[in-house]
Amino acid sequence: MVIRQRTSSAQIEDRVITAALALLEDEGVDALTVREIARRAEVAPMGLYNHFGGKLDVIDALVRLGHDRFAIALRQSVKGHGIKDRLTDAGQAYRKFAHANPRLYQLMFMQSVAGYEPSPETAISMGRSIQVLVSHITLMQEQGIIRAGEPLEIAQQIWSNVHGYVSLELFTINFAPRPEEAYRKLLDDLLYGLGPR
Amino acid sequence: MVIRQRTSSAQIEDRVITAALALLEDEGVDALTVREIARRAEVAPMGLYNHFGGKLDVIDALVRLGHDRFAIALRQSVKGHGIKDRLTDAGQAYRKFAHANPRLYQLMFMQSVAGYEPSPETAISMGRSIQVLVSHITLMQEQGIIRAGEPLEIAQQIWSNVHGYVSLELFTINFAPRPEEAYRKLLDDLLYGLGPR
DNA sequence: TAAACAGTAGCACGATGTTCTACACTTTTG
DNA sequence: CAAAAGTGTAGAACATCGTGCTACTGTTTA
Repeated sequence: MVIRQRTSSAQIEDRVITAALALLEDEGVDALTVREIARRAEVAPMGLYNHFGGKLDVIDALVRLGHDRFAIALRQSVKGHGIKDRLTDAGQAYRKFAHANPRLYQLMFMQSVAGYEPSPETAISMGRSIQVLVSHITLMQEQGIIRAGEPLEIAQQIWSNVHGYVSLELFTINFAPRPEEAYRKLLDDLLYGLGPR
Repeated sequence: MVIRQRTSSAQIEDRVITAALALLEDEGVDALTVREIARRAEVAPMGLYNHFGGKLDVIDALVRLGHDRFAIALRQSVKGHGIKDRLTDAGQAYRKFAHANPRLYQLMFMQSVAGYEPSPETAISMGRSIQVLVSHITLMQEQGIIRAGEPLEIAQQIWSNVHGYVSLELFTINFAPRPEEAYRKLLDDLLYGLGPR
């Protein structure tokens, strides 16, 4: 029994993912077609079926990659600041990620590809990002900066606010004239609203 | 010069919109195809091109209808309550609308149909809903319930929070175990965070 | 009564996701 | 070293999609 070499396969999968990611950011969600991804990856269209389950599987891999990068960005955001600022830092990192990768963000957090649902594996990746937030919240609760309550529930609350702002900002009309400043105020009021009373 | 009778045309347009709306809520956003809409409306597929600009135009009409109903729901929500409760009432009405018409909500507020963008006319319809919120905010500012600041910016802030929660709740994993209660807390903290300090 | 109009049916086109078949190259195996 | 298995490709094919074209039919207008 010899362990099968899959070097070539792994390379192809890499090429497909990389090409799909580039295509996504270049031309948007709607441009993600099997033929075009294959063309860019210099792979036969059938490659997406040999190495993935099909188009939606490639997208799922893209989303998983996005969540992994996202969790890293969230974790790195709090470096060198006080506990008090963790939420604000994370909030800023969240928006920064979305602005740096708008279409990837759209794929990850909005229902933008017909028929796509995250796989369980991908859902776990998403869970890791939430977990970062939860641990910050727990710590801030201990310090008395955030009110008592189920951390997961508070995380959802924060996530809602931030996601709502960013997704409206990116893909719908933004009513506020100064988005940066409006967002800063949003984070400030959010933190204050979650404070002890 | 005789005024052209367009009775029949209006009827067809009505039938198309009604059929599309039913199809949307029955089978979801992805099921909105020209052929199926036409079949349900008992109209030839070409009818969507004679009476509308095509599929995206029908969707735009659907979205406009949604926004009109939405604005009404928002306006009716504050009947018989004090000014203090207006924001909470509107927030509850917002979520109620989304839960009653989840796919329509998806069409209106998420980027869920490939290539679709709201027409200027539809954007105006959307503006009317924002305006309802803005007028509440102004009033609450005068009463000292909400802090000073550009009402439009505050409206965006509220909208973000509520939209974020609802869209995550409907179309992604909801982490909070008791959604109703979590949402009530969200509205409560939101109002408190927006209060005078 | 003739002409303009507004609707239909149905085929056709290009693009899409997906599958199938035939072939080529590499790796494993006897 | 040669046969066999595996792994890739190319290319045609199918169904479905949005959309457009043409020919026909019935109604409304002049």
